[in-house]
Amino acid sequence: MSRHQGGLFMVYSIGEFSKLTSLSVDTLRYYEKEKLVHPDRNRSNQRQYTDKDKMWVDFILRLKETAMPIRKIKKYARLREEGDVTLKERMEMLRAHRHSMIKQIEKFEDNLGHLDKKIETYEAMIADHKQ
Amino acid sequence: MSRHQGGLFMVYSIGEFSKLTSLSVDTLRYYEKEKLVHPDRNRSNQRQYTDKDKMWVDFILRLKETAMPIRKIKKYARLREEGDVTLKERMEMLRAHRHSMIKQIEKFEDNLGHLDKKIETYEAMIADHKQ
DNA sequence: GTAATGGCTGGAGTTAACTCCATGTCAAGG
DNA sequence: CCTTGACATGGAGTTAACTCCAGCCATTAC
Repeated sequence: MSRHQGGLFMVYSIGEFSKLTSLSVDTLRYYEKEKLVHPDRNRSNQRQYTDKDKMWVDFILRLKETAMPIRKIKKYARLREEGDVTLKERMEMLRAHRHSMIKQIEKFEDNLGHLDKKIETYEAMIADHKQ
Repeated sequence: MSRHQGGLFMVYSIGEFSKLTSLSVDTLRYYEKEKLVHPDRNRSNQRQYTDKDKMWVDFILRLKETAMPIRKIKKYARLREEGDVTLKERMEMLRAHRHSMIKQIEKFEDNLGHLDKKIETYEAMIADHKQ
């Protein structure tokens, strides 16, 4: 059970955090092994996730959704651990990612256009078939 | 070497087709094993790809680029083999895919917005650090 | 005729990102 | 005290989509 329920410093067990993030406990442990997250442990050696972890995981998931491989997210996480000296480098990564996202959106839109044309062709073919 | 060079009925060996599509020969053979493409064979049992195959592969690559798994592309390919009776079903698939593409674009744009905010925050932090 | 080139097959190996499992610990409830 | 449930660890297994390899055949170049 989490301590300080509803208080300022929420702490979650891995099971609770799993529900909160919609990630399986196995995935959460995997992310820890990959050094993406670093939850504290309680006196029984159980993981304690915080609201900060929640925000960080949300960010990770956004990166994942936009096709950033774990390998790169890991690099970002490592820089983050190193503190403010890596601010510039991290921003460079974000800028680069922004650029690739825009490329991806463009590509999607292009493909959407082609798909729409194809669907129209299909509609015509089906109409022809009907009569 | 391809026959009818520059003519109406271009035929490509797997090596030529590999360059044409930017897919490795191994990938092309893999796609055949997965029944995505069905090139003819010449008397020496070598694959002969045509311009029609090129158009079909281009379409496959568009589907892949928009995150359709090979499994589904395979289903579409199978329907395609079955001829005009499956027109409607194929169009349903395309429509469904269209819908998921739009969802993906929206998600990307949402994430892009968040990323932009984050980048702004970083810029502010770096500016603070500088002085 | 021999060597180089490109293609063929079946099957093993790879990578990413999980997912599952056996075994063990710990705290709380009855 | 004993059971139950959540959690811990190390390591094996899974899936997708290739990628690589060994051993063999056919065509072309000298």
